Amino acid sequence: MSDLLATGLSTAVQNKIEDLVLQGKLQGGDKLNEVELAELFGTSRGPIREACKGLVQAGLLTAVPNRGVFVRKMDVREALEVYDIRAFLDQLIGQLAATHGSDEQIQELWDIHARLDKAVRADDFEAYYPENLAFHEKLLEMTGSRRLTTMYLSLVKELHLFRRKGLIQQGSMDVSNAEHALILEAIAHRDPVKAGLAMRNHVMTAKQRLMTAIEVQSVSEQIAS
Amino acid sequence: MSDLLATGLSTAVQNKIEDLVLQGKLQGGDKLNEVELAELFGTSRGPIREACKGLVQAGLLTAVPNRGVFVRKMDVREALEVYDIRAFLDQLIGQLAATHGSDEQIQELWDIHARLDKAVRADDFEAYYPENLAFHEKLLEMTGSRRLTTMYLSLVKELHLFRRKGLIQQGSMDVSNAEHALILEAIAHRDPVKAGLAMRNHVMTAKQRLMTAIEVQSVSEQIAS
DNA sequence: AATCCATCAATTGTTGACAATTTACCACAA
DNA sequence: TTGTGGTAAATTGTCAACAATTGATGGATT
Repeated sequence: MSDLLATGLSTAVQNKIEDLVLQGKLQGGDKLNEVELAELFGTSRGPIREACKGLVQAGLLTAVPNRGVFVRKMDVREALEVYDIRAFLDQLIGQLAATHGSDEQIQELWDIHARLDKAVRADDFEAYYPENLAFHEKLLEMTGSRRLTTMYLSLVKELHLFRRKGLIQQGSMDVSNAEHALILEAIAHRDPVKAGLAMRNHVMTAKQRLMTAIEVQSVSEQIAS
Repeated sequence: MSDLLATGLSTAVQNKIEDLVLQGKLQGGDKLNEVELAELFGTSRGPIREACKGLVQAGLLTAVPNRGVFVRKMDVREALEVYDIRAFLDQLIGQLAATHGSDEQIQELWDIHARLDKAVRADDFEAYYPENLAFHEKLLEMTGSRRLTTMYLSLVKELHLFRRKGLIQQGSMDVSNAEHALILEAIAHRDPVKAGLAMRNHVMTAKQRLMTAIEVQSVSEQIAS
């Protein structure tokens, strides 16, 4: 347990369980057994229950009285709902980043963008993925709003619940990074409105990709039946 | 305990403690004693700890390892930060309400607005306050987005942490309800953009009122010293 | 008087045990 | 075969006791 002393045992356990959910090792609808988890982490049930309570509040688990806690099931409708909110928050993030970001931070964005571009040309998704995360985390940092950051990250985590089999979309890196360029230019020009719209557009196209992917999957399932 | 069977003991306790915080009976920085709360609610410390874990995750309490949990202290900077996010979310709420709200719901908004207007003319804040809540809750309902609703309510709860002594602003009911009228008209005309901007403006003026109130308080404190 | 240090009380962290409820299993009857 | 009831196992909910840490008290020393 990494942060045992820093935040206590129950929080460490909470992060561990969260990882299990986010990595998909615990999938939507799965039941969490308290004694199983307890002996897995080498603790008693007390801290496990506290950890679960936190994850329920975070929206990653759902609790049913006298029956236990389950990994939250997210259907298509909810996922799109969350995407809409996320798109809107991203717009705000773009605006704030363009307003409050320092010149150094903007330079760091350019650096990340260069590495992203390199990954695109090499068609290397493994390299693209972490840099893409870094790009968006840097933008969050530039907003200067701690509350906005936690709220946004919470939404992103929730969206991980919607990772269905066969819906991993690792194409369209080129389009994605072209959008990054538009965002970056707007921020560099200190144009909050433009930056916000570019951010919003960036998420909405991702949502569109997801929707068509779902459509394709749904159709192919229909053919199979 | 009202919802004991529905959601379990720890959740009931969590709501009780949340009420204590929201009503200001527990103020920012106050320490929560587990045994005290346990005998207050007639339970053992287990459910108390679980409840606190949930409230920490919700952002109403902060936990310090080996020292306990405290009511979260929110400074001016954080409060304004939250106001900005809330204003933005309200814009989204306005857009969605104008798009997805039913004609019946719009009629209910008119009804609430009429009662608000009556309270304004009678200068009756006690009557205005609950109807104002109802107005905004109806708008939330009209969005059709459960996630947006919980997220928004969570922010509103957080803002309660910033209730300082002498900052209760119960004036400006007339301006506030005039803004309600603008929102309502835009929604009735099914104009999402206009409705969103009216909502955003509604919160921003509230933020402005808060800022000037803080300024006044700060100045008067300086005089007193 | 101020500072340090030892000791003890108070509080949090964790655990194992017990109660209550749900789930699984199996015999039995229709 | 299907459905039903009942009993036992498994699991969650709650509690009280113990361990570990922190905070307070009071005297000794400078």
